[in-house]
Amino acid sequence: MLDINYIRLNQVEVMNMLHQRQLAVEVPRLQELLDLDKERKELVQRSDDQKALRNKVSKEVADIKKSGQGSAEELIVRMKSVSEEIALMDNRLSQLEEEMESILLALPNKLHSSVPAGKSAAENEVFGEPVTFVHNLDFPVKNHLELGKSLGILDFERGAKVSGAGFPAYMGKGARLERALINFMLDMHTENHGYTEVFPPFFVNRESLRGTGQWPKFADQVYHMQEDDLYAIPTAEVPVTNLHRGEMLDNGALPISYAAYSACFRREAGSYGKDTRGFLRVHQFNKVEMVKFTRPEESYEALEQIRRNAEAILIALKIPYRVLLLCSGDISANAAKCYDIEVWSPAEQKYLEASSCSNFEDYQARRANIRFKPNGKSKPEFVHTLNGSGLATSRLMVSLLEHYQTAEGNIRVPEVLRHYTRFDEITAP
RNA sequence: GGAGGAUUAGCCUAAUUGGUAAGGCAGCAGUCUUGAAAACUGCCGGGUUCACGCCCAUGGGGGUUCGAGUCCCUCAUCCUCCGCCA
Repeated sequence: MLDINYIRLNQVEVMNMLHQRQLAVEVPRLQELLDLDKERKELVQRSDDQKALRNKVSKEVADIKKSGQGSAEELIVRMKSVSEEIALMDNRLSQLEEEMESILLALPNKLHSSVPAGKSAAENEVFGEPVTFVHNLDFPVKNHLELGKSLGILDFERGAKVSGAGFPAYMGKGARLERALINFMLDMHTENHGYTEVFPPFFVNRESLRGTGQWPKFADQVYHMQEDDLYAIPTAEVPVTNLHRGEMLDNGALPISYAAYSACFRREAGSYGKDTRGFLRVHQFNKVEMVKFTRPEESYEALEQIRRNAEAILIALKIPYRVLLLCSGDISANAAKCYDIEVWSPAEQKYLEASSCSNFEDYQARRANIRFKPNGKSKPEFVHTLNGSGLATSRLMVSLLEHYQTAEGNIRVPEVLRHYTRFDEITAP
């Protein structure tokens, strides 16, 4: 959420930002917001004046009653009508504030100056050089579906029977490999990168979704448990960031870094037909997420850290990847700056998104009211929040299986995972 | 699911039969000091104002009242107990 004072003072910047994000349709809403803001300010002033009067006269009533001298009847009658007037104005005020909030919640974040201008994903910039590793795939490669089926480690059909399409079951050594990946990533982040491990709740309330910005924008992409009004998390970002919702963080404790495993649930409504085979798009997948809370001046260095921490996983696994700096037309509404990390799929012959690393600046912190007291100041400020996948296992698994397949159709386990799998190879049963 | 108790600012704690939130700690700035501590002064929830000030804020939301931390309803969370269940 943007600060209404910021919007009022920087209307041109906000309008430019909307155009850069290809969201020109929101511009009329911006004007609507400013009109509401103006009406609200005037009404607050009038309501406050009447409240001041009521407070003053109520004190006089108290004095009269205490001293027992004279009658307060007339004052009480007058204040009764003043109170009714105040109630009318305050009703209109809460109406105005509700309308303003619904616009504010839908407005996207500012863009960082380093975000390239662009209309769509086609204009994202490749950041640095693609990183490659030698895998001798000098034979016809199988895709992850064929490998998963022939080795008996992935069962999409039975997963579909149990739940529906997009709910894969991992079997035998496939299940162990998945668990190994998760453990390896968590250990790396906690032992080498300084993150504190969190095992978060998988269902959250609406306040939490609103705090991180999934509500109201992506409400239709989240599974909802109606009976208890809970939502299945689309990413650990939601519960982990909201751990500190409404809190005043200790300045000395910043920056705070959390790494969390969670299952992630996404309805993926409306996205059928595109990249839907196998693991390319699923309703449930596993992910290790990194979340940071920082002082504002430290957040962009923290973003680079998160990106490097995610890359470190791929380097250790020797999986080829590239980093994209998302352009203004493709970056998500909540983020001020975002890197995507994509792994190479030899079977698909294309890159697949496996991580997204974002700086939200104070956009989420303002929604979720997460503050701290800076050194040398007594007034609280909003922290900056960041997160990055480190990483999502589904597409990582696609690339891993495909890169580590042998001519015989077996899978060699990457060196760094053998400690976790306690087997070196997956062979057909 | 049922019964009782609790929730006041970053933390801790007050507030007559309803009369308009008082303190303490921590933190920050300053005075003093060679430096620090101590002591002293100011700041120390949000909004608005050049400022004085004014308004809001006692877990959330309603209600009664001229006036609600206080009375009523409701929801949430925590604690204790009962019931049910893994």
